Amino acid sequence: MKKYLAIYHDLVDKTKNNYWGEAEMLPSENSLTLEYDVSRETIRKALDLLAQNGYIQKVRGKGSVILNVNKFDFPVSGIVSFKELATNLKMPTRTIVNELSLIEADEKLQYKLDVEPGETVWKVVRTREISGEKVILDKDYFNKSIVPVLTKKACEDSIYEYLENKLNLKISYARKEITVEEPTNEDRELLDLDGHSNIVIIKSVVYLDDTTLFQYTESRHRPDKFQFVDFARRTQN
Amino acid sequence: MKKYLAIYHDLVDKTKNNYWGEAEMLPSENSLTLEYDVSRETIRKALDLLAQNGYIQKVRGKGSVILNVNKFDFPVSGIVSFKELATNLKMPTRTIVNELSLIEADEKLQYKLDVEPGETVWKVVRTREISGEKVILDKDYFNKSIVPVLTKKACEDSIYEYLENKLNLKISYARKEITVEEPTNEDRELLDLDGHSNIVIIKSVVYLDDTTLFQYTESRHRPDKFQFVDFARRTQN
DNA sequence: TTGCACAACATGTATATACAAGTTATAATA
DNA sequence: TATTATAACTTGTATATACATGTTGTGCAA
Repeated sequence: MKKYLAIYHDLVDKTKNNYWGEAEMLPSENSLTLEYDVSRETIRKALDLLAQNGYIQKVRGKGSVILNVNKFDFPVSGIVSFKELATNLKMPTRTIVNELSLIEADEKLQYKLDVEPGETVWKVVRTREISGEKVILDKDYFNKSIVPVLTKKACEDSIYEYLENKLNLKISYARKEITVEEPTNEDRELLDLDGHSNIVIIKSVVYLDDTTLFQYTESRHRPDKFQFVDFARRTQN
Repeated sequence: MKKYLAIYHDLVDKTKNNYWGEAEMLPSENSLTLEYDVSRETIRKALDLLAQNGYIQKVRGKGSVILNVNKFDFPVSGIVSFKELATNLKMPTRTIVNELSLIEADEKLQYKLDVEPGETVWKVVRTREISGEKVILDKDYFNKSIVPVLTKKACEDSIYEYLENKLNLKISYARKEITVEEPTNEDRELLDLDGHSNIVIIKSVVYLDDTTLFQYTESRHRPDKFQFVDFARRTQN
């Protein structure tokens, strides 16, 4: 339907598959205009997305340089689910659902999920196994007024897939915070800590399209298995 | 000069200073068109920047919702220099230049900075003190063919200010990687580790406007003083 | 041969227009 | 009264045009 998004995805695929070989240069905007039979502005919207996401660098007067994206990065950047992440990793992964329950929001959750005292929320605790080692502990909390039903099957498979495709929720943006803390007893119990005395915690607050808060997550990683990769652009002047 | 950037900065200031009070809603695009006396597309470019950087969320049919930005975050996100960061912190900070020298690139640096064997690069080692404690160790390496001269004064003040304003370099984007490792002897020597057995490392490769690589940096943080805050949007469908 | 001017081409900014599509309040209708 | 249509808003997509500005190679002139 949306032309600029279709073109964006097509160009992403082509850059990933080395379609332009070692040229390291995209065709000019005018060429692409002819190729896709759209206006130049539409091409520019697609190229802006490519630049935002680190696929290309636009150089004035010259053209768009293809940046060689590291394909085997561990992309915690953006909002990526473990399922999506696991497909990028070439290692065997497994998810264990430790808990799936409805609980009353305590004070911390009331604040984090912005719900009223006594309101019930979904609590999901999952252990992530990579190459046979339990190295990630995910604790998710969902606003029940937005996610009325949640099954163990969905938790084992992919909650995001369930939310987006079955419930038609439009997950839009998140605030993330990464810190390093001491492991709790729960961490020691559910993870193969292997003597490590620290744990990396990614706390995320996730919002829908219409700015409603619906999820709070703590993703707890064993430090030696943790890696965060980011592409950042300098602030506009 | 550039209208959409001027409008962007004006709107950022106004949202930060609660110009619209508790309304939590930006004026409509048409209102802003009249207010700034520009076309709607120009307004939309400014608003797209605000949305990208997490200041607003655009909701179709409704308008632009102002997201309350945490003003006291520790924003390692984006490409932010310690100088810029220190002004955000309300704590007293100090920079100690431990080393400023020209060295021959070893194998690792040849790879990271993409220089020839035997080429000389700038090496800068700086300790960052926050509230009297040495908690960050920054090791910077610059391509000498791009940065011919570097002074101790510039290192104590702000290298980025020097590079951007004096050398007119256009710093554009970076790839960052965050990991947790064991401290080295150098870390123990130059930092107040305070018994911590881990260190958080942010490795950055920084590029200019025209895609030339010019800097490799390792920013080494004491784990209890480390915090990374990020705003992320879900991938476009 | 060297250097300079210029044409050709690249991206960047700004505007105007048209229509699609989602939201909301109002007014007409059952 | 309750429901439904509608009008008047909102943002989203797509196009066309004009000119500014940076890059590169060609060819003329010294």
